Amino acid sequence: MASLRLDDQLCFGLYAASRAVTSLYRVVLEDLDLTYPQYLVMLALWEQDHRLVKELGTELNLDSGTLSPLLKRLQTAGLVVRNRQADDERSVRVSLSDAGKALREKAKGIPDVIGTAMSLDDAGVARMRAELNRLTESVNAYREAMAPA
Amino acid sequence: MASLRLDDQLCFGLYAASRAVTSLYRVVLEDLDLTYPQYLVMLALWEQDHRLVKELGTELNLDSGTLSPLLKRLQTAGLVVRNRQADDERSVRVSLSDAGKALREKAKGIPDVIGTAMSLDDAGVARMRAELNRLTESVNAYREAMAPA
DNA sequence: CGCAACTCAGTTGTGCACAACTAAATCGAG
DNA sequence: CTCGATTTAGTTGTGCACAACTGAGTTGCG
Repeated sequence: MASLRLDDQLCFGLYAASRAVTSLYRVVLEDLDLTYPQYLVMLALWEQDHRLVKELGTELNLDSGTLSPLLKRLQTAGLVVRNRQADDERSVRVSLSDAGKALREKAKGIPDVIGTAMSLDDAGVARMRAELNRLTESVNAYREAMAPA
Repeated sequence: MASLRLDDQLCFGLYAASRAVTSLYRVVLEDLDLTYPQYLVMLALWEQDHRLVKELGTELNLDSGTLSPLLKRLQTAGLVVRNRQADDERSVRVSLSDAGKALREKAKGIPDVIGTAMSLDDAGVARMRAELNRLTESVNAYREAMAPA
């Protein structure tokens, strides 16, 4: 029987940790003129270019309400281009521009900086990642059972 | 040497977990007409009433840019009242209204719902909380060393 | 074939999160 | 005592997140 007082120490811890990490990224990404969500999109595109908006949304768990304006900003910044698909005019394919591809070089050092800041060894990272993924799965399953989409 | 590909699986996992939990709270808090950050403020006030805005900000790690409009909404909803301090006109004390106190009853079941959804035993909760706190500390310390306030 | 159901991207509106700033009140060194 | 530095809450502007909706395009059932 969790109390109103203690309950949130885990949820709040998660919320605090997430904001702390985002805030570190803010400093680190200042150089690249990217926000953290924009960086996530760039990571996805560096890994595999020419993605549909839909695919990016599935991978990052973001809907078009978040992605559309974000992608518009990335396009304005000259990092990506968007093209309606000829074979399915509903879809839009997002591709890296030369500047977008080039930015990858500037991003190379970021993972190590973040890793150092977290001061976790590989095993710690792996364990935490596994626990967070399990938590996300469990919480999402519960929510979907509670409020069916 | 972390790669641009793998790096973010932990940071992204944190980001995804945090959004998943918030999204569960959205469903659970619908009944109380509260958002998750508003619920955190109410939790803080249920624990100790009559707090200064400054104190709430310290406890929740939120600045006045976030708290001021949030508290204004809570006041409009009739859950809190704000009063300038007589002895220090800069400060504002936030107090629960009767409706705000009464809402606590409706919130009583929430911790158990969230606990169940996370499907973690007490030891798991404690361990995760400790790890998240350590992570937050470490990341914040690193960021502050990098970009002194 | 025809059209209703669905899909996809985008828009609108609300509420955080946070940087940068303002204005008023208080403090403290000289 | 005075005036510059600091503290406190609030405002403004930007960018997520997300619900609800729109509109164009596609699909598939009868």
